This record gives sequence, C-alpha cells and structure tokens, in this order.
Amino acid sequence: MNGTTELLGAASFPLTGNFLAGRLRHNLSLDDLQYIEGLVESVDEHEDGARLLSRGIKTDRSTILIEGYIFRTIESGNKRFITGVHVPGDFVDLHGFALKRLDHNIDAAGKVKVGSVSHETLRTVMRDRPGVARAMWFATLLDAAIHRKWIQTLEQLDAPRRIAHLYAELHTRLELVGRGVTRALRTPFTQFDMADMCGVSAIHANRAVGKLRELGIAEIRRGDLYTSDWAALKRYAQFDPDYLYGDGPLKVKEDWD
Amino acid sequence: MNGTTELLGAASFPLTGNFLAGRLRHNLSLDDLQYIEGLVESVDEHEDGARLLSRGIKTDRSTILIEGYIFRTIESGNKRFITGVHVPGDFVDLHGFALKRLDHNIDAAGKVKVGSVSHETLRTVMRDRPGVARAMWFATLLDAAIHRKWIQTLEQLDAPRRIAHLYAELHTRLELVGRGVTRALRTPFTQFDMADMCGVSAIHANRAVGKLRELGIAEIRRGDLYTSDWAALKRYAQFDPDYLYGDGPLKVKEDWD
DNA sequence: ACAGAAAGCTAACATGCGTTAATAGACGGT
DNA sequence: ACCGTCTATTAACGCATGTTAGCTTTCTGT
Repeated sequence: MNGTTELLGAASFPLTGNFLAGRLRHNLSLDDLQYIEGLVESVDEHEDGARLLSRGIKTDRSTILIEGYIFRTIESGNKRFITGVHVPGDFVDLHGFALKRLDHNIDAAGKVKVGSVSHETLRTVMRDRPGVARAMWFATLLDAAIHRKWIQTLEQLDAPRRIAHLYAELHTRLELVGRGVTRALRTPFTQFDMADMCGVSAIHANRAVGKLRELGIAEIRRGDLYTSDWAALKRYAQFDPDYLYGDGPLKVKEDWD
Repeated sequence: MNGTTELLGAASFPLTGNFLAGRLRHNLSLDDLQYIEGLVESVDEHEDGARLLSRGIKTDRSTILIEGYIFRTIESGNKRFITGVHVPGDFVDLHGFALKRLDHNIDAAGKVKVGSVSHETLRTVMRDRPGVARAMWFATLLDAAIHRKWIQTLEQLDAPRRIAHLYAELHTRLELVGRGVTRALRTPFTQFDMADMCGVSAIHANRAVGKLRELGIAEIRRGDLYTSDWAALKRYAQFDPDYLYGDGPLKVKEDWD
C-alpha cells in the first residue's frame, strides 16, 4: 500500500537463522532455518495500518513477519474484528499459499518489516524439503490452537481479563521466539485495537485498562504494558500457556527424520 | 471410552470414495479418496458424550468422522467450552498427529461412527502421497478459518443470531459434503450444547431459541431445526459462506500435480 | 510554539446476558 | 404404566457491556 519496497537478493541476507528463529524453531535444524532465510526474496517495510493483503485477493507470495506486529482482520458492516495477532518469526499468510485466497485481511499494526517468499518457491520446498514443509504445517496448526484459545477467552473472561490475557499471550510468544521482555511489553496498539481484539467497545476497553491500573495488575499506556509481576498478571488472566506448545511436543523432528 | 469396537481389515471397506467424500473432496481424485479409505484400519462406534480423546494425552492414531457429530471441547473450572463442531468427512485430530498432544478434548455429540488411522500410516502418506498430505494440510487450514469465523460471531452477534449462524454453518457444511438437508436439520444438540458453542448460559440459549421461534426464523426442538426458509435464516444470522471455501479455490490440485 | 488530529478518559443511560429459583415436559429403564 | 432423570421453560433481579455525548491529554507536522 504505502510501504516502501527494498528489494534484496537472497544472498545478501546474513544467514544466521536469526530473524525467523521463531515459531518453527523447534522443528528445524539450523541448516533448515538458514535454508528458509534463503527463500526470502525481498524485504519490505510498511507503515502503521498498511494493508498487506486483502480478503478475497489471490496472491502468489507468502509473507513472514520480521519486525513488528500484524493483525488478521475481518471487516463487516463498519466494524473491524481482529481474529489474531502475529509476532516476528510468524508466517502470516501460509494459508494463502494453500487456499489461494484469504478469508481475511493482513494489516500492519505499527511499522513492520516483512519478508516475502513466492508460492513457486514454496512449491519447491514442499517437494524437496518435506521436513520444512511439515514445520510450516505445524506452524499453521499453532495458529488454529491460538484461535481456539481466543474463542475460550471470549466466552470465559470479562474485558479486563481479556486484555490481560492478550498481553500474557504476547509476553509468552515473544519469549518463545527469543524476544523476551522483562518489565515493559511495548506494542503500537491503541485502545481501539485492544477493543477489536477483545470483542468489546473502545469505551469499555478503556474502562478495562483503567481497572487493570486500579487493581495494580498492570499499567497500560499507549499500548505499552508495564508490570512488576508478570506471574500475577497471568494468574489474573487465568493464562495457561499450554496451548502455545512452547515445550517439547512441538519437537517432532526426531520422530520423523 | 464406552464405545464398542469393531475391527475391520481395510479391504473390507467398500471403496466408494463415499464416507469421506467430505472436506478433502476438492483436492483429491477418486483414486486418492479410495486410497484414504484404504488407510482406515478400524471403525468404532461411540455413545453420546463419549470422550474419544483427552487434552494432553499423546496418541498414535488419528480419527476421521464417518457418522454423527463431534465437539472440540475445553474444560476450565467447571465450565465447558465448545470451540468447534465436526461433520462427517472431517478429520478431527490431525493436529494430534502433528503436535503429538492435543490442547483440547474430542467428544462425541450423540452417537458417532469414526474411522481410525495410525500415525505410522500417516507418516507413510506424508512420504509417498504428497498430494494427499497437502489435502490434509488444507483441511486443517479450513478448521482455522472456521475458528476465525467463530471468533467474529462471538464478537458481533447476539445469542439468537449466534445460534442461527451455527445452524447456517452446519447446513452449508453438510451440503458441501453431500449431505444436504432440505427442511429439517437434525442434530443431537441439547440447549446446553448450543449454549457452550455460542458462549452463553443455557438459560439464555433457551431465550434465544424462543426468540427464533417467535420471529418465525426457525423452530428448534431437541436439537432439530425446522425452517421453511433457509435463506431468511442465513440472512438473519448475517451468514456469509465464504470462509468455508466451498467453491473453486480449494481445488488447487490442478495447479500442482 | 502552535494547531489540528488522534487517542484517552468520564458520565449517564439502555440493554443483553448471567444467576438463582422453581416448574413443566420429555425420555429411558424397569 | 410408573418413576427418576435429563431437558426445556419462565420469572425476577443484578451486573457487564454498549451507546451517545463531551471533554482532556498526547502526538505530529509545520
């Protein structure tokens, strides 16, 4: 949209297995990770609010998030629903590769840096590197598990807890991709964004933020969350990290190869 | 659990491509479908409420639903959350194959008949039939798309509309797997089940059912929905079948093979 | 430093939904 | 046919959340 494009040959990336040591980390060798880095054909930056991909559009590329946050959004009426957030290391539209068109939009939340892989390249991966292909499958399964947890969260928690749960999840996911934060979790989210993620009105999101402050659970200022006690926050949100498969069981590589 | 097991050799199945002409239909040839039927090593029946798989348990088999309905459930506190429903033709725990343990339970809703495929067999499929492997990946992506729609539904619709949307979705999904219904959509769901699927209390689910009746949208009696005008029901529920990928775009086979 | 815009905040009122309680109807087993 | 249990239904009350409106603070560009 209004992103500035900076094209790079794959060879010019430092092959550190670094920028996407993310969600795929458990399933892949360093060699595999470097292989994936090599797949990235270009890196783009986009401004806050940029629509990277629109619902219904067919695309021939897939996107991996390198820096920043990305929303999956659905627009209906004049309302926006955010059905998921992504952190660096996540492939954000692998299902666009498989299903050809997306059922939702991919929007930048704040400034983002993304890598791009053509579907043609991915087809090669499917053929030549079944281990990598499986890891990509698993990554999309993790998305589904996160969706299920969001469904539960919407049904179970009140607004303050939903917001706390959102940040608890991000805290853990960032940690899992090697970007752990200690006190402050910085995001570009407005209270409108939080509202659309948690399924409440913006006014009520504001009340909820106020309640977290009042309870001493967390101080949220312009998307940045400050707390001295993440454990207390997670307890308050009834957060159970199980669904993120952060531990062993994602490491299925040894079973198969 | 309390299911009666009836073991059958693969050869004794009628190779019609019939019982799982379901979700995978678009991606596969009849030959592929027959191949999958041949994978099924045993067929089991389970009673209403039977837990086919428990959260956290490791399993070495995957399950394909042949007859009936299945819930994905999460239990938290003494509440139950239903994060998804399955219709015949759906693989209900392919992610158990990939992620090793499930983050939720698989429960029979009413009597069910399921087929069972060992993970060892699935590994063979992954190696030898990449087309089938991809189709299975796509099937799990469709689950994720349905999850996203449920998230939107929870955020957007009131209780009567959520229930209408649930039946609208089932109506379409059953049609897509060749089990279209005309007037009555029969399910074994209690109002408790509907409540747990829609994230409302059972009492409120009852109010919602009453409202649908009062509005003349639908008559729901013991899980069975009767209506003379499915289009009106779907309009009321703001149902848009796009997310089910019922049309062409799922047919990616020709692009790849 | 300033102005406009975007984001955050607060109040008042309406409503959908949760909860508790109590009853009626439908089904399954003996 | 009977009984117990599960399911459906209705009423009364309270709370979480939506909505509208208006105000304040913070950011951004010049």
